Parts: sequence; structure tokens; C-alpha cells
Amino acid sequence: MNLKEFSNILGLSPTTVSRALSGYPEVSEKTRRKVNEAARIHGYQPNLRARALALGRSYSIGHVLSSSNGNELVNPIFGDFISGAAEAGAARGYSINLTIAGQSSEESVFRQLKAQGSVAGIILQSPRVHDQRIELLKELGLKFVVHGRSSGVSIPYSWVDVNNHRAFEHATTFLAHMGHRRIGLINGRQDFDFAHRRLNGYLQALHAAGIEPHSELQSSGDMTEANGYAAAKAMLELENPATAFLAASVMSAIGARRAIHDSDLELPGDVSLIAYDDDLSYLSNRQSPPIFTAVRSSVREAGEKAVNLLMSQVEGQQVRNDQVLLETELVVGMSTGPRKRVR
Amino acid sequence: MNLKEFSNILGLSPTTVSRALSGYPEVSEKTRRKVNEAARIHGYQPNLRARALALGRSYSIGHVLSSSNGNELVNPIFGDFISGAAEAGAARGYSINLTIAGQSSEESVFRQLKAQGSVAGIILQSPRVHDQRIELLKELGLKFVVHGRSSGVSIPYSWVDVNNHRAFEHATTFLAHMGHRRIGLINGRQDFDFAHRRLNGYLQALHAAGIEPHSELQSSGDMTEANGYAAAKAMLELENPATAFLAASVMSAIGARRAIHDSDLELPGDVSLIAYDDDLSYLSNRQSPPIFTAVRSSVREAGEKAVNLLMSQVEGQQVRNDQVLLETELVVGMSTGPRKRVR
DNA sequence: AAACCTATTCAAAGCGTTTTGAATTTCTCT
DNA sequence: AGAGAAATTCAAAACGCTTTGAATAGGTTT
Repeated sequence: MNLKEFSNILGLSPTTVSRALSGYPEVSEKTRRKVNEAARIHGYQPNLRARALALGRSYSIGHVLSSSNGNELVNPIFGDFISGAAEAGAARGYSINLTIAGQSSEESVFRQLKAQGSVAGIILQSPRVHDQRIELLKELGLKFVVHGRSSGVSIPYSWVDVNNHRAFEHATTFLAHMGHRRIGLINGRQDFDFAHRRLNGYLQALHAAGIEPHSELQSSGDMTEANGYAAAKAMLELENPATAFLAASVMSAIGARRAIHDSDLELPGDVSLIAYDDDLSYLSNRQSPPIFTAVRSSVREAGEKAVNLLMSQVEGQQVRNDQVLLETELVVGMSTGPRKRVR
Repeated sequence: MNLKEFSNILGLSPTTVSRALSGYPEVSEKTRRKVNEAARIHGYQPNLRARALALGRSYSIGHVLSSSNGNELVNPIFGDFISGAAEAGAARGYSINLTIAGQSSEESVFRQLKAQGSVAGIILQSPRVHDQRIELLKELGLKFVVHGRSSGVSIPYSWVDVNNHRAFEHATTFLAHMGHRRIGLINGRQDFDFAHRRLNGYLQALHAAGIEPHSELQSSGDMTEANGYAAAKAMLELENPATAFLAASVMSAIGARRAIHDSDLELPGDVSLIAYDDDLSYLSNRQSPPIFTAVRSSVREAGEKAVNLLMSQVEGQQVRNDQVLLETELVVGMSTGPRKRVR
């Protein structure tokens, strides 16, 4: 049903009907009620494409996946993050526009989104250290928010991030206080900025505790179960093995747990383990007591916050560069304990 | 940049330029080359909203998440599935439009998508037994494809599904052949259609093997690690405990594995375990030999297939009701073995 | 060279909204 | 009651594209 058809039914002009529906003041209360009522009955809703065209803006939030050739793995936090983002967007009438950069580069997808005017703004995820995309987006004049930050990028931009440094510093200190001195770090891929920050937090805590860092106790890679297993296994087979682990995700922690069991060790009797917990809905660590001692921050909440930041940029007048730093909480679960004396 | 501006630069009419770019035959090779060249240089791309309006159709594929109040958990397969779907869509110039049914019902979101004309078609996921949404979508005249099927819906519709019945029948038979007679089923939630089919496959195989089914060996619930643990734990503590498990996802299998270890049992020495493996990128079971013996089918591939089916409906003339049934493969890994004799 | 086709190009209308500027109605005040 | 102001309503233009039907350029034939 058209606006024209619909307004004919009402015996009003399209102008008035449009204004009534959009809540403009220059339309009488009586006709507004009449119009709203009729819209409900006839199920009329303005065509979104035409509306967007007339208004010159889009009602969707862009998100670009970069699975070129399918060899890059889907971010396990994607589902929860985007669900939070979609929820926050829906509250303002926005939907999420998902594109994938296949054989074409991510850059060309951004240019396309800009030229086609199909998004109001963009959410950028998994920033690398000195991520090129941030400068590109600024240059293209696209509004955006980064989930995470990028060390080495000097221009200001909006972001939502977790205090990864503090989280890992905190967790490492916790283990050190329990007497652990061989603390293995099972980190995410080093090219991701968050892994970088986590490493620094870990190193700073070691330093503060007077523990010398060892490269054989630091690993990084995709945060899969298999990688968690492999990394932990290797560190348990060292001449001077790890007595505690820091895993960058619950998934890696599960892998580490398997390695610990495989080595006939007990958790937390022989080895301690702290996980970084994104509070994913399908991978909950919220039992009481939690299975894993963890530093926790909800990635769903980050999704909501990111959209809210983007919206204030899209709907506000000037470009803003708001920044939100989320803190993690350290929840003590069943995977940590004092270092065993006898060994 | 406008089509008008762009065609002014070229000294051509908008008509000709538009036709040149869309590959119509009634434009000379020479000007077409000139236009394409100029488009590349000036970075001109038709505004997608205007294009969609003029053509009367949308270039996006709708997908509705139903996290009402956030109490329903995000489907763990969502990321991989949608990534496959996005890839297949991108190949045809479509993007994914993600909406969430918050306090408003899923039904009203569908009506909205229809009225606003914002999607070319819809992908429906996680169908329940006799899912109302299928009839609703037909009634609304929206084109759609279901990922999965819905027992009890009699009207024809397009779907892509895995042969869940056969997969679980197969897996159960495999365990039975190894001598197991106490086979525990750790299923997904019973209201989901796929769980229903898996149960039937399991029961049929038990029957064929002459094993009587027992309700204490059948559990169902969200496919989380915690639920997998709880279900397996309970079945191991029975007077006549389970000696083998069938888990509905790798995640539940991981939980079950923890329960097995917690009970001081060995995998596969004391207990066998087969997982249903969606071949998720962040939860790979593709080591050799695989960690879990599993029935496997790629959910990413299902996403691609689903979009392809939708596209043939959207781009073709008549409404089609194509159906694709994917078979699983049984991969033998390190979690299954013959039943221990002495017990 | 005129006449006819055919191959290109173009002007204008249309897609379904919103919004500007003008026209109408209603109200208020003398 | 009549003028003026205020409150409503409306017709028409605009958003940026595609496409219909008409016009022009180019090439062939007689």
C-alpha cells in the first residue's frame, strides 16, 4: 500500500498523512489520531527505501566480515556482539547491514558502502595493531565506531574497548599472589590489538611481582580449543613446567583444561587456570561457583555500547570521538588455587 | 556523486550512462568502455537506495533474531551460518539485513519487513516443531527459505536441512556395534525440530539393535557446556550407568567430557562419546585423528545453500519450493572404542 | 543524393517518500 | 461582523535512479 493510496482512503493529502505519522506539530490532534488509527488497521507503513532516499540517509548500521577465501575463522564472539548491537539498533529503528569482503578487499567494500550510501555508519571489529582501516574510514568520511582500539593510530576516533591491559595485569597478579611463578600465557593472535595489550598487562604484573618473563611461557594464536590444548601441553612438558595459565578465551581455557587432564594433573590442585570470559550466552561460566576463575566482561554489552556511540554520532550534528573503556570483573571459580609446594 | 553530475562530466545523458553501467545492449561498445572507465576513475556507483526504489526491489536478505528480553541464548552456529550466507549473497550483490525482535514479536517484525519492502526474502532459522512462522510468511507473501524443517507443517516451502534422523541413527548404530547398550542421548531442546528428528533417529537405531530405550538416558536442553556436563554426570551416576554418549553439539560433548573426567573415567577407555559437529571455524574437530568421533556437516555450507535457494526464488519468476537435504559424514576420532567388558 | 533502416542517444515520467512554500480554514480580537 | 493572526492542510518539487517512447545520428540501398 502506497502513501498515495492510503491518504486517498483517508481523504487527506499525502503531506498531512506523512506529517501525522512522523509526529510533526503542525497537524491537529484529531487528524493525527485518525491517521494513526487507520495506519494500524490497514497495516500501512512507509516504504523504507523511499523514505531513506527522500531523507538522504540510511537506517542501517554496516558491519563488514572479512572472511576472504574462508580461511579466516569466524570470530566466536560475533554472535553475541552483533546480537547486542542489533538490539540497541532496533531500539532506534536501525537494522544491521552485514556484508562480507570476499575476493574483493575490505577497502573496496567500504568504498562501495560509502558510494551507495547504504549505511548510516559502520562498526569495525577486531582491530589490528596500527589498523589501516581506521584512517581509511576517516578519509572516506564514513562514521564509525571501533570495537577495540588500535595502538599506533594517532587520529582520534570513537571506540568501545575492554581494559585488556588491566584485566590481564590483574589476573596475573592474582596468580602471583597464590605463589605461582611459572605462569603461562595462552594469548590470541599477536596482530590483534587486544592480544598486544593483554601481553603488556601480563608482563607488567610479572615485573611488579619480581618474576622474570620467559618466552617459552608465552604463546599466541587463534583462540580455539585445539590451540589452547597445544599451547598448554607444550608448557606443561617443559623442564620447568607452568603451574598456572592465563587463557585468552573460555575456548582456549577448555583446551588447556584438556591438556592438564591429559598430563594427569588436577585442576586446581596441581595447576591453576584463569580464563578471559566474554560472557557468551552459549559458553556460560556463570555457575556458582564458576567453573573457571575468570576476568569477565560482557561482549553483548560492548555491542550495545558500540551502537549507542555510533548513534550519537549519526544523529548528532558534529563528529564526535567518544570513547568507552569497560572494566572487567575478576570472578573466582574452581580453577585456581595456591601453588603446590611439593613438586 | 550523482548520476546527473557523473553523466554531465561525460557529456552524456543519465539514460545512456545508466544503461551502459547495467550492461544493456542498446549502447555502443565505445561509449560503454568510456563510461566504465570514468566510473572507475571517479569512483561512481549508483546509489543503492534509489536503485532499489526505481526497480521496486531490495538487495538484501532478511534474518530475524529473536532474543526477546535477552533470555534466549544466541545460537552458537549463528556466526558460521550467517558468514556462509553472506558470502553466497555477496556473490550476487546482496547483503544481509539483520533485525532483532525485541519486545515486539517476531510476527510484527515480519509484517514490518514486508510493508517497508526492505528485504527481497528471508532466512528462517531454528524452526520449532510445527512452527507458526512458516505459515505466517507464506500468508504475508514473503519469500523465504528455512534452515531446517518443521514437522507438522503441511504446506510446501523451501528448506535446507541436514539429515538429522539418519545422522543420529548412524551414530547410535555405530556405538551399538561396539557393544554399547547403555547409550545416553544429550539432545538439544525438544521444541526445536532438529532435536525431535535426532531423537527419532536414535530410537530407531536402538530398536534395530534390540536395545530398549530408557528415559533416564535421554536428556534435552540448551546445547551448552554446562548442560552437557550436567546431563552426562547424571547418566554416569545411574545405578546402571551409561557407557556411551551421543552429544548434540561439540559444545555439549566438551561438557560431557568434563563429566567423564570428573567421574575418574577415561575417554574412550571407559566411556565412548560421539558429537554432532557443525564444523564451526572456532570449534574445529578437524585434527587428525579428530578429538571427537563425530557426525559432521558444515553449517557454513548450509548457509550458502540456503541463500542460493532463496536467490532462485527471488530472481526466478514463479515461487519455488526447493528442498536440499544434506548428509553428514561419520568421522572416527579418539572418543570412541569398544565397550569395556569388566565393570 | 534521396530514402529508408538501424543503431544510438536523449527527455521525461515514474518509483514512494519528505518537505518547501502557498492556500485554506479556524480562531481571536476589536 | 470583519480583519488579522494562527493553525491546518495541500500541491508540487525533490531525493537518485531506471525505463518508456521519442529523437537523432549513422549506415545502406536504390
